[in-house]
Amino acid sequence: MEKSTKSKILEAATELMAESGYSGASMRKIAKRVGIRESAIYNHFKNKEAIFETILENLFHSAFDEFFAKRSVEDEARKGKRFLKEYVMAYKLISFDPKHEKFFRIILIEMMREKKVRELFMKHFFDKDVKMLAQAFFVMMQHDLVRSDDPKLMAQEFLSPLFTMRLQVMLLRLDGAPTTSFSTLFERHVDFFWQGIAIVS
Amino acid sequence: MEKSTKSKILEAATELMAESGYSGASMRKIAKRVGIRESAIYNHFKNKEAIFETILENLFHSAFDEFFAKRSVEDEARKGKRFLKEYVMAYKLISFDPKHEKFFRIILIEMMREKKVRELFMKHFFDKDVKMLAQAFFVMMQHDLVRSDDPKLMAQEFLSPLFTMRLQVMLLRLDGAPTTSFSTLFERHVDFFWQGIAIVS
DNA sequence: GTCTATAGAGAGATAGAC
DNA sequence: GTCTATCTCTCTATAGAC
Repeated sequence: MEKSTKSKILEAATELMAESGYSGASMRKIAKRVGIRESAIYNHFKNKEAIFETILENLFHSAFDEFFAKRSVEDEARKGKRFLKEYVMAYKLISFDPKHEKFFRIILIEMMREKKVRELFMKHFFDKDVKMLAQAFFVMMQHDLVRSDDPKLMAQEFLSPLFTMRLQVMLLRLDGAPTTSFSTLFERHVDFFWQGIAIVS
Repeated sequence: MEKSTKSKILEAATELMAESGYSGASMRKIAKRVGIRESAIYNHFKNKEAIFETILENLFHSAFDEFFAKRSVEDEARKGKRFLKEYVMAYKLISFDPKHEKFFRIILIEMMREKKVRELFMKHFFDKDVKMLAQAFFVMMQHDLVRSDDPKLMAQEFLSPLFTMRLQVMLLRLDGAPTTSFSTLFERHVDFFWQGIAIVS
């Protein structure tokens, strides 16, 4: 089965937008990359905006969510530090995955332009994970694995370094710079954080 | 003393770029806001890029740096938690300051477009502060105020939540959304973090 | 130092033949 | 469903009069 022209357009548009944003991905360039004329694009999408909308819709269907959807946070959280290690490992994989990196870039570029993208950003890079992590920390507190505190605050504190690492990794890779030092940093984050919250009995 | 046309151009360009980036700030719009013709701009700047360069140069002359340049990190760090409180207070002020917010936005929008801006971003939003904070934590470790660990790691862990808060504040304010909950979050961050690293004797 | 006028490039989009 | 041709708009930048 050949790739449809429609999916080729989406693929080309995604790449171009990840390189230089919505305005940088002109219909001319998209058409050229696919190997058709600009006018032919309009047989598949109403206009440029429609292409972008479709990309956004597909953006968050993969991920992460699946990884944790399968599991019960209630059960997993009882593993304490091991749970955090697994979570961070998944986060790290996504940070270094080329496809997710493209999406991350598009979101970052376009969130300054469109409110809708800003909301997606907040939801998928903060709120969603904070909520899940807060739940996990709550369970850990109940089982006296970690010290008692506001679970949501703890979740934000745990997530923030991961986000800034991901951001820095993405920026360095834009320039083809090495990111090896970040590889161990993800793990060291868990160790550091755990030492600050663990109850040693 | 009247504002020079040149400085008016810079001011207009800064505002427009903070709203919609380099490409969104057209020479037409800049000229219109200043109250002159586009061609007149070229009497003051070689081209559009030169306007942007000038803005970037001025970006980091104010700030923060001044606040801490006056002080000796060596001495200040001995205050332990009080030092962190003061640092975060300064960080918070900047996060809510309209002028710094404009700069922050421009940097965020344009760092995806230009390597030079990416480097400025890394330097001024991470490296510079991490370096200073690492120095401070090192002093605190020497004085047995905080537990022994890698000072640089500790600095990154301390700074990351501040950065993500600043980012979220900026995004919310773009939409005119309330940011009151973040006001206390800055202080709560210090309390939380301190509890994780402090040596109680 | 500002203006008018205009060049020249690139963008998004449509009409109509095949 | 793709093509050629073309419209219209916006952009950066320059030439030359005042």
